[in-house]
Amino acid sequence: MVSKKRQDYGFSGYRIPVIPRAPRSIRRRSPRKKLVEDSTISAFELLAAVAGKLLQESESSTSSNAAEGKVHPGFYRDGNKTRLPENDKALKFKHFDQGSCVESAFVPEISIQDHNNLSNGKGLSQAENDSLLEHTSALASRDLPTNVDYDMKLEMCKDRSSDGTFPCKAEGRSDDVGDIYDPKMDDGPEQIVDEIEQLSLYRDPIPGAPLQKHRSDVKLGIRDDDENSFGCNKPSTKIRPFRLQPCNGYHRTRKMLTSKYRKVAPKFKDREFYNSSEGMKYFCRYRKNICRRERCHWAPIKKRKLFDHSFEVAYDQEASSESVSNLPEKEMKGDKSSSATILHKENGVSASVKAHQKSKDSKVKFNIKSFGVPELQIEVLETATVGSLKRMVMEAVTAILRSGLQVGVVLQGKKVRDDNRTLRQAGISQSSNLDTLGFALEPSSTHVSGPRTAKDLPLVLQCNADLQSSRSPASPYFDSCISKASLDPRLVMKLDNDIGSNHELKPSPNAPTDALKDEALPDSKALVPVPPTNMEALAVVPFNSKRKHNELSQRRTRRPFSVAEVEALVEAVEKLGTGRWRNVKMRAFEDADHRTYVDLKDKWKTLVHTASISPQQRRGEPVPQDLLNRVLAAHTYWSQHQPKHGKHQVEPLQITDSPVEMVGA
DNA sequence: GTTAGGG
DNA sequence: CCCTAAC
Repeated sequence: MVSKKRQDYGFSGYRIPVIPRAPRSIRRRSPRKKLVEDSTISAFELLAAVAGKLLQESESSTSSNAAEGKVHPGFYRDGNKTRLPENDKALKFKHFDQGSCVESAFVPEISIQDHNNLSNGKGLSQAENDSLLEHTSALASRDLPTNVDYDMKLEMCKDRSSDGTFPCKAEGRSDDVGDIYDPKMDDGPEQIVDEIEQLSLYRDPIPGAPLQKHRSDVKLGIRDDDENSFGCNKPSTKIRPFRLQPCNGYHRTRKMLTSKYRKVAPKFKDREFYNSSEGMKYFCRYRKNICRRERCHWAPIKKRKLFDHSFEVAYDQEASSESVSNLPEKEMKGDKSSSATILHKENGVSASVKAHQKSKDSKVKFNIKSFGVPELQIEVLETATVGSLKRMVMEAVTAILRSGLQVGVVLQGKKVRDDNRTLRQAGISQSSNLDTLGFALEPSSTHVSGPRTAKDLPLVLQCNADLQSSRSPASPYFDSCISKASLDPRLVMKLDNDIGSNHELKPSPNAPTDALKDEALPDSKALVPVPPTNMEALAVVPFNSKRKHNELSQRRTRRPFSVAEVEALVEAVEKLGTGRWRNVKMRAFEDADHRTYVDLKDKWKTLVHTASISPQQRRGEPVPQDLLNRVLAAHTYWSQHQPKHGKHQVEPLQITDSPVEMVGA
């Protein structure tokens, strides 16, 4: 029999071998490949976000901050530039791509302190440090210069030939690339920057390329000519070990962030950015398919499907236009150069823009120093875990990016909406005052829609949080709780425990789960216990409110069978036999939506196996031996009586004299 | 859509 | 728990 799939390949003459359905199989079997491929938003945007953050940090910081470790020493600090040695010139990023090049070495600031704050002083674990390290390095080593969706040329305002200073050149660094991978080298941002520079060595196809002196002075000719540019231009495999380095922190982060996220936002490209709040610096890792925007259109957000009960995003397209003019004067101040910097917020998007007029012709050059990401409004209970908070932020960011971004132009506080006008017509010309020109990344209105009104905050998300799961070994979230006060005020996360509509947890007064006693719950105002209705209540399962997000859902969370469930299963199988799993399901697990008949079949399989091994070899929650005995007995019985085919079922195995009343039977 | 079995 | 083949 030739399957449909086979016929649909469209190859004439030759039929490729039967390949499992690509989306699911590939997802599982080639996770790393997927890591490389997921992409939607340009690296430029992320770069811009990071750079913007750096800019903000540097502009607001003084040299005194260095002692506090809050700012990369010398990074973006004019007064503390270190001259880059000659032989380090080649270490700069230089990514040539069909004539265009990208030079960049932006690195997000990593504030260990802030992370410590978030974790109640527990500090970053080694794994987290590793993760950060990799994020940072990965950012520099591959994410930024590649796969940019814009054909955009950004001329930085500074004279790049005037000096060769490199603001963050660490001294006495090692040339040993292997150091990069040493997780112990968590020497802070400076070290990381240094590492980035080293990494860049292996990316530079032109060793003698002119030195880029300052990160903010880079000339960006970003093009997406080659969507495989990363792979093609990676001249050395030395990057690869780093990239693929199995990193506990990395995997942990991925586990935490991406099990769902990987599919919620499957199109995000590798990128890092973090929310620019005082209270937290947050890195995210995005991976996406390497594809151009022109080819791979962003999947329109299907809000209900994407976020289901657990996640909502709404954008305000209107309310923020005037915010540009309401900015504090401080933010409107220009910098010392001939150009001006405007930090404005629009639709929750900040952009620090430099525009200047250098050329003599009619061209206008823009120095877009950075973009920000839309502001996040998140509310979270104090009893929520840091892990859940991170996840919520992650999802918020994911939603923003996935929803699509567009560039907005603001001139003198007004949005320039007419795309057809010329720059001159719009008042953007060399002779005009570009000090009031701003760019903004803003949510693409065509993609984001929802029941929310324009009264909403720029970005509001409501998430369910896995409160209990913070204590569950099955959930990789952090335990530490943080105080709301430690969060940036702009981060207001709503944590709706939509238990009422969530069938995942139905606490039973008879068999209350440990999860219900978790300390996280008392403050959960939205938590309304639901009387138990079925076997599900007896199962101690992680409360995973995000189990079914969308069609792209990741593998289901593991939900070990409780003893009660096992008993119900055994009972049903005793009566119905093996091979009638649908009936078993209907009989004993009718209301347990999370248990499919395949699950029951699988569980039976494992039960039989468990019963046949020695108790020392068994793992997980111990199943009472008598239950296992019944399993074996039923298994033996039904293997002999073969109930599967005959319509007339064999006399059910009668081991139990008084059958327990089965729910939903 | 179900069932069976490998992974 | 996932995936697939075979019904």
